[in-house]
Amino acid sequence: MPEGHTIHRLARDLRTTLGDQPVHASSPQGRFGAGAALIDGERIVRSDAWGKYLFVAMTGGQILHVHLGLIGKFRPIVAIDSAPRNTIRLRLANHSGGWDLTGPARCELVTPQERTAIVAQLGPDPLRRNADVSGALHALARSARPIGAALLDQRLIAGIGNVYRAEILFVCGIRPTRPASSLDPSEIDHLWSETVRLMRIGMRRGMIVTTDPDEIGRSRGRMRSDDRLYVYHREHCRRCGTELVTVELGGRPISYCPVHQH
DNA sequence: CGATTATGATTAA
DNA sequence: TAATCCTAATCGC
Repeated sequence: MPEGHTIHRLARDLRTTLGDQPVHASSPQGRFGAGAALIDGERIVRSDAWGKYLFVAMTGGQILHVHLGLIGKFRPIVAIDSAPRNTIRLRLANHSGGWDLTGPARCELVTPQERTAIVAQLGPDPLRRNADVSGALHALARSARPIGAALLDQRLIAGIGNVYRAEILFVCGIRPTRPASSLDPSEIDHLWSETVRLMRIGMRRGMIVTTDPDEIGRSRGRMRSDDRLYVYHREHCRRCGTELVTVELGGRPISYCPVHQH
């Protein structure tokens, strides 16, 4: 689940479902018990994301910082009667809604200064308004690293993960193995604009969908999982059926189509 | 029922 | 680069 679109969506959903009412915070698992006690009964004053980092500011001045990592999840509480699992690090709930957090890489309370320090390590976020991109794109254009590795570097651009990097490079027709510095300025611009476009779609839909409906023919009915992506976790190109090439970049696998990406 | 895997990132070596 | 952390669904036996 967790690339930038998930976290932005979550920031909004926490705010809208818990509203302005006091929130009961607890840690059924116990590992965040002390922190939960410090925000228990407070209200959300702001909830936003920077890349994959979530910040929920509470009355009282505490800021809840959550990073889901690879396996973390925030799930809406559906069954009221079910006993909390012993893996729930944090439960946030009031009369209008509730959420259970499991498996986060980070769940902690930070000060405004600490939030600033975290964000200072991150590049521009394609999903934030007025993202200041010129510095990051210039750094990209100078980097000798493979573009596929550079796109995972959160210090350059914050929020892209393993699915989006593969799909964005496909949509832009760029081989992930090319040095970033070999991209011409129009390719860099295209990369950014497609990143913004595709991640906005992901945030709105709550899932990553990069395929063009006209091309795939999925205008009606329920989305089939096979229709959502062009290359990620596939054996064959969704556009032409050619066998994909899989390489490791930035320590993680990425597949590309040798026909459509150069 | 154990092993494997996953849209991530930090730390150690 | 490799090891490590965190959870749960899925898959093979």
